[in-house]
Amino acid sequence: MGKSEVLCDCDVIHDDVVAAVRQGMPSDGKITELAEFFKVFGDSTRIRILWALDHAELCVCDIAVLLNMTKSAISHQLRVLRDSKLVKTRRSGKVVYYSLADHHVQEIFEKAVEHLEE
Amino acid sequence: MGKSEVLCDCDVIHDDVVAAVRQGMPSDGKITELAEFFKVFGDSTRIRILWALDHAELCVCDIAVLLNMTKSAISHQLRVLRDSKLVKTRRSGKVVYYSLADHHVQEIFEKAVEHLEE
DNA sequence: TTGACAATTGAGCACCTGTTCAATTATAAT
DNA sequence: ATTATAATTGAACAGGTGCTCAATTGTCAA
Repeated sequence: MGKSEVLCDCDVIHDDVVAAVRQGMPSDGKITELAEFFKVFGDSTRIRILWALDHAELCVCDIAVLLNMTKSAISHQLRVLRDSKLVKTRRSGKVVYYSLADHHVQEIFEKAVEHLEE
Repeated sequence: MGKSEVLCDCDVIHDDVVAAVRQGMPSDGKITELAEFFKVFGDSTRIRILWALDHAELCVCDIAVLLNMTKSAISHQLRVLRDSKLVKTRRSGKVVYYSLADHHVQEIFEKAVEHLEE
């Protein structure tokens, strides 16, 4: 049964199919990138922030009031969103304004909503 | 300054904008659903499984060999994918075959890849 | 019925995540 | 310079996540 038995305690049913799938498998780096990207969306606070910024440019305090959370909590989350290049900032005096940096966000939301509505 | 000061220690800059954004905000339930959905994609093992199943129908052992992981670990992850209705099963004797249950998966992957390639 | 094997499950554990709280930085006004 | 305010940061803590290991279920063959 080949080297399959080294990795798995059972007789592999489809060595050929597995080999074919493995052939076109994306690199570990690409997979990790994808997972990291989706991880950012996997939190309701960040979803809310992204949704809000998709509708208006807002400062940290605006978002805190909107979501009824502390500025600190919001700021921590905004750092995550900044790190993943999903939002961009504009400073005006003491106030920092946030807005969406990526037009794919809306499209990704749409696909997810489509899935959930089935 | 209104009720903003109750929720935030600073002078809110845009009470009107915040009110407008709040107006169209999705329900908590909808937001949670969205976050839960993306959480499923936020793990490299699950991404790999979904990617594999997007290319072929596979049994648990196939996937274990493909990803070089234990059947137990794979089975745990498949349960998560089953719970979120992303994969479906077909039993043939002792073997359980998994395949994608949702055609949006591929589209969502594409949007994510587009974002990452900018 | 017994034995073998694919798959699932539950407990346990190490690691990660999101929030709070306190302290700090950056900018503007006095 | 000093004060005030918007925002950021770091440490710490509770809760969640993914894997391992052992035990169990479901199905088939002898």
